[in-house]
Amino acid sequence: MPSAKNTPKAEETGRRILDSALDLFREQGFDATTMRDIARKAEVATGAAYYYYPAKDAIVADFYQRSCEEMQPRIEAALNRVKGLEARLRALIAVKLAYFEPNRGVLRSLLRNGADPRHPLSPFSPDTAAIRAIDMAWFGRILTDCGMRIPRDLEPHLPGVLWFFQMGVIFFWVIDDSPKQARTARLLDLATKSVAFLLRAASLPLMRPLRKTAIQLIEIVAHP
Amino acid sequence: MPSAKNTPKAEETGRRILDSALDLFREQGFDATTMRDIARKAEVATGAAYYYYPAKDAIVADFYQRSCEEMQPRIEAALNRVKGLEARLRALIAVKLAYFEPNRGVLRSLLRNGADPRHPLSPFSPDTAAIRAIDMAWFGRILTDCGMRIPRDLEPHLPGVLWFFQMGVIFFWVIDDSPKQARTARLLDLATKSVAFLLRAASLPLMRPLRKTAIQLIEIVAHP
DNA sequence: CTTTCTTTCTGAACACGTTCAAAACAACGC
DNA sequence: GCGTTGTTTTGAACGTGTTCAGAAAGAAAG
Repeated sequence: MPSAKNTPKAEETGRRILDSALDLFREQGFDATTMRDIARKAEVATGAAYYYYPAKDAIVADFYQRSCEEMQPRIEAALNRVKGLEARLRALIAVKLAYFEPNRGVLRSLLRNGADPRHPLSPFSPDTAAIRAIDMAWFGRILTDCGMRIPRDLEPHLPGVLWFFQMGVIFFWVIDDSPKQARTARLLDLATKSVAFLLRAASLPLMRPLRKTAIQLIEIVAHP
Repeated sequence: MPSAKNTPKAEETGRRILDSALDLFREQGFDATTMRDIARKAEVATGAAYYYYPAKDAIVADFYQRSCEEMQPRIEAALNRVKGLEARLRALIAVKLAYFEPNRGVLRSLLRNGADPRHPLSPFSPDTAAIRAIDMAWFGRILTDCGMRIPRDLEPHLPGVLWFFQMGVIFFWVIDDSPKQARTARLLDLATKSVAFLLRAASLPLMRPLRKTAIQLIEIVAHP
């Protein structure tokens, strides 16, 4: 965030640096883009970029932040357009993929550090907790709105589980090199179907022991 | 691999570089360890390390390679010591965790690039295909030896699925900061139980449609 | 206008991974 | 011994992300 840089001139410089960076990330990827490239394109000295962003990673972090904000209305719209748990799940994730589509190259930086929950850019890190919370809230809303009977014991874990599921799809999409990411499309379709099915099955009395085990697993993995 | 460096002197230098590197990785982590540190500790010039290893990553790759080889007899022994699918699954994974225990710090470099199947160090990359194949073969052996009825359609996918499962446990273990990695221990226990249960359930006629869907998902994710 | 203080910007410098031309060494034929 | 050929080792140099002392540009006060 070009933040606490309050004068209009500074605001403009910050924007120019961010835009230059994202342009270059898109064109040639995160790794191939040099801080010197970014500065040159933004017509400032190398060090200036560091006045606005404490590190190269921070530019991507800012991109995440802004993406999250910009996507809110689109998600809202998509959920209004569509009913039912399965369709909404798919719609929500589809909105994200569509939004990120032009920046798939930028997201590849996720692969570099995404698995390390200590790294600032990881979707599991404390640094991204705010974004994560906003995202999870949507899954919570989908669940309460869908009118489906959800077992009491499972309910509090579900937003997190669905968020994690979504994260998996996004990871796969970033990696997916099939034409037009066709494999991701198929995965998204079948996987949301399966999730909806499992959720329906979860409240059957017969499933109680299985559900209890699943909850234990979730608690082991999710608990701090 | 200090390879094709054939004279005894060269062999010795290569070893010294590898050992110095692993010592330092253990002590202060992969990132905090400098190639210059490694060279200094091995009492060679900076460039010498690059005569034996094309990159810093390659040292870790060699470590993987050697680890894999060294673990073969231990795995064999563990599987002879124990019967039944569940116990053997747990035993196999436990052998790996025990073996890697002194080098948890080294494995943290997995987090940095493990999720990117193009990165040489990723367990999903072409570079690690040989190790992966060896590992998967063990799971195949466990499956055929356990005498359990495995559905024909599912069978060819299972070694890969179990290997992926194992990879998940290892990832979790690397991240796990609970005392003595107690959470991983609980996860391993409960998760292997669950896997064994699911595998037993998978051949019930009632489960056929669910199994077919699962196989489709597996094929989407696993296919080149 | 001059002085002082803050914000914005500069470019040289640092440590890192990596490369490379050339030095040192070893092995062999003479 | 000497020269030739191939292996091993060196250390300076490059490009990277990042830091930092201070220059430049504004803004506020006298």
